[in-house]
Amino acid sequence: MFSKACEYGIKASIYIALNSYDGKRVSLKEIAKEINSPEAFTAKILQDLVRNKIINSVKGAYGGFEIEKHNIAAIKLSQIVNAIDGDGIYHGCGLGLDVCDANHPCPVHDQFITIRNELKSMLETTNLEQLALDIKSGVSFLKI
Amino acid sequence: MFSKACEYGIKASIYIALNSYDGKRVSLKEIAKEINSPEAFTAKILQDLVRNKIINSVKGAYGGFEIEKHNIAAIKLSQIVNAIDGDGIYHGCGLGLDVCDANHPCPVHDQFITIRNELKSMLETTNLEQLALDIKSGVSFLKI
DNA sequence: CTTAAATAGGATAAAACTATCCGAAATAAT
DNA sequence: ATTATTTCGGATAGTTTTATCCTATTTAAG
Repeated sequence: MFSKACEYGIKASIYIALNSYDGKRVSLKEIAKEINSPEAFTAKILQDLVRNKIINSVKGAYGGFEIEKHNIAAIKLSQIVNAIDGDGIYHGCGLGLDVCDANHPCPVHDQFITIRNELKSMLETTNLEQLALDIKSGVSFLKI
Repeated sequence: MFSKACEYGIKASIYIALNSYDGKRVSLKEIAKEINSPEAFTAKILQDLVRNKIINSVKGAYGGFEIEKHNIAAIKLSQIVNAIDGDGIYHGCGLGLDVCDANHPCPVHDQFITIRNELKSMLETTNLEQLALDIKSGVSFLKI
């Protein structure tokens, strides 16, 4: 469904949000360990998220990544997916046609529209706060 | 959502079904042209579908690909996807966790279960006959 | 029998994605 | 100032996916 990069990006964002609530800035090394991802590759993805202003970074000793507390609830899963995988998941045709719309549909157009709309609405209504709180309360997990 | 190979495989299967209704066997060259896919790559995918007994092939002059008429309505999209992309689309975790179930869910487990189940049921209830008839009646299109 | 037309299948190449390495720049603490 | 820590960014490598090429095999027609 999503690329590996996107999976890491979502998990990293959740872990950063989780710690930002406690005013704790987290390092790349800690993030990669806690979400079980390759460090250097995760660094690239975090840089991407920083450029897209979804997370903040602070260089140097005692630096790391953080998200401003008052932003956590406003960050939707859709923004993270969009920053990393682009918006193909919303617009692309299920069978790869260049043009695929109601006037010129691919064979599975209607079926896909339904599922894509649900996926889209799920991504747009799920925010980092919900996800981070579930981790905090032990309801869900970021690894193993 | 699906791999390129799977997109080509679905479109090719529809085109073959469409022609098998008229008792017409179609060649790789014709298929690739009509679904706008790279010929040699499409050949590999068709071989795969033949090995999975989803389509039949006949070698030699006047050979080509076909599907037995009485099978067309019984072939579900899910079989084609499964033959080409495997069943990861059903079982894998949305965030790539090795273990992700009700007892140990990833942060988006519940949200994904819902969407995946709809995708699954869509693939299992959509068959080649429906799709081929829509192409025949000009309701949907296989290219451009 | 020969030829032309097809699929089958192995080898290879190109592109995209995933992952690693290393030096540069920034920053806090000593 | 120096040092240790940390992100940034470019270069490179490995892996998977996508795509191509070429030869062998099969088959119908002439």
